[in-house]
Amino acid sequence: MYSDMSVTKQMAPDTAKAVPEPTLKRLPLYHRFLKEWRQAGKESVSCTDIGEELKLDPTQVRKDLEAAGISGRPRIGYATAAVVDGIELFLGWKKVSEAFLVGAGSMGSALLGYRKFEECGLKIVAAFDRDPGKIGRKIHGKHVLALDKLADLTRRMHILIGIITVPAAEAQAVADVLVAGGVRAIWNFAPIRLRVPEHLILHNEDLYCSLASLSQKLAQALEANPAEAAPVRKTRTATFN
Amino acid sequence: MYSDMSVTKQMAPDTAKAVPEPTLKRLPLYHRFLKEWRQAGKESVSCTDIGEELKLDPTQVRKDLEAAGISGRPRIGYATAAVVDGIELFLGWKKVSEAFLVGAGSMGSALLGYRKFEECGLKIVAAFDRDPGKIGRKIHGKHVLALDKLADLTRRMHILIGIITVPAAEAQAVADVLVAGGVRAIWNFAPIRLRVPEHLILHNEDLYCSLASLSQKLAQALEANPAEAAPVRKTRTATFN
DNA sequence: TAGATTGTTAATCGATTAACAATC
DNA sequence: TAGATTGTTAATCGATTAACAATC
Repeated sequence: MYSDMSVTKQMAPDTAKAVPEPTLKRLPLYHRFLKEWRQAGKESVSCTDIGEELKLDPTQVRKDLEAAGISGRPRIGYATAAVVDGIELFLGWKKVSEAFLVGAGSMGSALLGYRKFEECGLKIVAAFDRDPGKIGRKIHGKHVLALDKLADLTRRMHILIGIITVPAAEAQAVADVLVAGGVRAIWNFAPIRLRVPEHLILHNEDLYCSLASLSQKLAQALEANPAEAAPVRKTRTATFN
Repeated sequence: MYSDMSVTKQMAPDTAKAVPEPTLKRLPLYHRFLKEWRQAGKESVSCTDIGEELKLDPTQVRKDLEAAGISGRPRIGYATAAVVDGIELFLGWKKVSEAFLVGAGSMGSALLGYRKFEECGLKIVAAFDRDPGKIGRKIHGKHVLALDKLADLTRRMHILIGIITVPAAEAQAVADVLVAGGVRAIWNFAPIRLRVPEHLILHNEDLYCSLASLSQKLAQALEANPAEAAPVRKTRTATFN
C-alpha cells in the first residue's frame, strides 16, 4: 500500500489531488507554532503537542501534515525543523513571487507594510494608483506608480500576482488589466466578485462577508442573553473630549 | 410539516440550530446583488437569477435563504425588497453594535475608513493606541484614545465588539482587557490565536493563512505550467526611476 | 392548463473524527 | 518488552447537489 502512495505523489502536479482549503489555512498555524517550538530547543514534536496548542484534533493535524507530504516516525513524532521546512516547501514559500498592488489607499498602504509577506512567498514590488498626489511617493518603502503603467509593467516584469485594493467600482477594470498582463493569481480586497478566466487563482478577502458572520452570531447571542442597557448619555463623543 | 418548521423557528435562539458558516458568508453577496436588482426596478427574483450572477447552484441559494428565514412563492420567486430586508434582519444589521478598535496602525486606520461597516451592524466609536503621537488625533473622523483608558471605557460604555489590530505580541493582552471589559465578540486581525472564554465570539482575520492558500496554489500551478523567465535586469527598482 | 419555481427530502461528496494496525 | 505515536482505514458528520413533489 506504500507503493500506491508514492505513485500518488509522483503524479504530475496538475493531476495531483487538491489539498483541502481548511488544511491549507491550518498549515501556517502549525508553522508559526513550530518555529517557537524549535526556538525553545525542542527537536521533535507530536501531533498531540500541536493539537493541544491549537485546540485541534491530533488526527486532523496528522492528516494535514500528510497532505503536505510530511512524515514522522512512530513513537518518536516529527522532527521539528523538518516540519517547519516541509511546510514552507509545500506552501511555496521557498521561492518568492513578485506582486503588484493596485490601489494605494488605506488598505493598500496597510498591506504594503506587512513585512512578513516576503517570508510567505509574496514580494510586493510596487504599488499603483490613479491619484497624482500619491504617484511618485513611496509607501512603506515601495514606489507608487501611475495606474497607466500597470498593463505594460505587469507584462514586461512577468508579475505573477496582483493585489487589488481599489474601490469596488474600479476593481473589475483593474483585474482585467492584470489578467491581460499575465498574472496567474489575484488577491482581491475589493468587496465585489470579479470575473476572471477559469485557470486564474482568485482569492477574495471580503471583509463584509466576514463581518456578516460575526454580526449574525452576535445578534443571536444578544437575543439569547441581552447586554444590560448602557446608561443614557447625551452625546457619546463627549466622553472623549 | 409546516407546523414543525414553525416550531423550529420558535425555539429559543440559543438552542436554534446554528446556520452554517458558508451560508453566513454568502448571504452578504446575495444582499449586495439584490440591492442592484432592486435598483434596476426588478421586483421579484428567482434563485436561478442569483445563482447565475454569483455562479452558485440555485438549490444552494434557496437553502441559504431558507436558513435566513426567507421564503418565496412557487412560480413567482422571491420579492426582491423582502429578501434584501430579510437578510439585513437575519444578519443583525438592523441594530448597530458599538465597537472599539485597538491598534491605530495602518491596518487599524484602514478599518476606521470602512464607512459601510455601519450598514452591517458595526459602529466603530473610537480607536485606542499606546503611541502618544497618535493619541488625541483623529483618524477617518474617529478619536484615538490612550490605551490606558480601554478597560474603563469598554465597561462604562458597554461596548460589545472589540477589533484588534495591534502587533501579534500585544494581541493577547488587549484581548484580555476587552474580555474583562465585557465585550461579546472580538474581530482579530493580529496573526496569533487568542485564548478567550468559550462563550465569546471570536473571528480571526489572519492574512497569512489566506496567503498560504494562495501561494500553495500558485506554486502548484507554476510547477504544472511554468511562467516564461523574465528578461534579466540589473536592478528591478531602476525601472521605476 | 402547462410550466416555472419554491419547498422538501434523498443522495452525494468532502472533511472531520474514531478505530486500530504498524512500528520504533 | 511495553507504551507512545504514526500510518491507514472506517465511521461520522455536515454541506452541497440532485430529485421530485407542491403550488401558483
